Amino acid sequence: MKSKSKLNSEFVANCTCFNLRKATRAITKVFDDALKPSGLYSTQFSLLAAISVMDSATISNLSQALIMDRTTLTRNLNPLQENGWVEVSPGEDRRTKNLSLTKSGKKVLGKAMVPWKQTQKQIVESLGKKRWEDLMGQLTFAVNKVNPY
Amino acid sequence: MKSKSKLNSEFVANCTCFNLRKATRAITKVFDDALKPSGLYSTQFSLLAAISVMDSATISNLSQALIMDRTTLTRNLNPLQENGWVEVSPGEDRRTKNLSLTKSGKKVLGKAMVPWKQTQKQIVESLGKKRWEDLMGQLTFAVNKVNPY
DNA sequence: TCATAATAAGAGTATATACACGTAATTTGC
DNA sequence: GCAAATTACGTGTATATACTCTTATTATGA
Repeated sequence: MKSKSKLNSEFVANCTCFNLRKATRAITKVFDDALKPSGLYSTQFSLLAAISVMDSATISNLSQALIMDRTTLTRNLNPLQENGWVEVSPGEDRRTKNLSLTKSGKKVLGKAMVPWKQTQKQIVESLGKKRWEDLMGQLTFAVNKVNPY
Repeated sequence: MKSKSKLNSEFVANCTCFNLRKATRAITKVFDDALKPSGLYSTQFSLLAAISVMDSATISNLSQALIMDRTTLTRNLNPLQENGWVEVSPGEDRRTKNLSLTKSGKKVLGKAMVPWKQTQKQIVESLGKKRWEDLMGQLTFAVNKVNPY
């Protein structure tokens, strides 16, 4: 049988948070599956890519850019360091630390870019370019509305 | 100083997965803050609300409706059971388990509905009704595109 | 200068998420 | 009727997320 169960009641069906989290689970799975051969999770791919384009990324810097709690970022960096993809060096200020990709980190990021591009393209086409652009715009709008930084 | 760092490079700025996750972090924080006095996380609120509107919710049933891995759902139910909000009873099939809210679960859900409504209203107004409706529609569209069920 | 405030970061704790693997119960097909 | 496939669920393990509390360093101001 296994009918497609629908959730009614406004508290579930209309909840902005629930719908965002649900879509995030679904989309993350698509990217995770595609990136699997590269050895990266989609979250790790984004983190490596963010470090690679930031000039002088510190923990706080990066956490603000990602709208991610600073302690979350620290925790997420652990497996990347253990895999030798990210290097942590002392910053100018003795309180800060500079993050950068190692040669190995650049390599794995480069490898993962291939399936990333495929997946991204597939999703944009699947939604339709206009709908995808609208979605991105609305996400950005929402983030800017609720994020104080 | 703390300049608003922007992330360029298509792999970050355009990534569907990254943008969804970022927005989810931001919005989840808004709901979590609002629901804090109720003692529920927004995820737990959604889960309790989902159980309350499903008739005969089993683990697999619910996990499909939420597009959440079955084992994730099992894990997420643990704190709800420990708090005495969710009751697990044997299903008709001896393999299945029925989930339902306890009296205490209904009470805490009811209490949390007040700040939920406020926050939801605030976010809809903040985005504008049309933009919010578009966003929800696109999330649903995307989920239906990538989700096999 | 020196006490205080602000900033940068880590550790403890707890929840959220899902994959791989394993077990029990039911269904299917011969 | 019974072996094999399917279904429902749990555990081990690992990553993602963020709050609270704490430490070290830098900046401020009287």
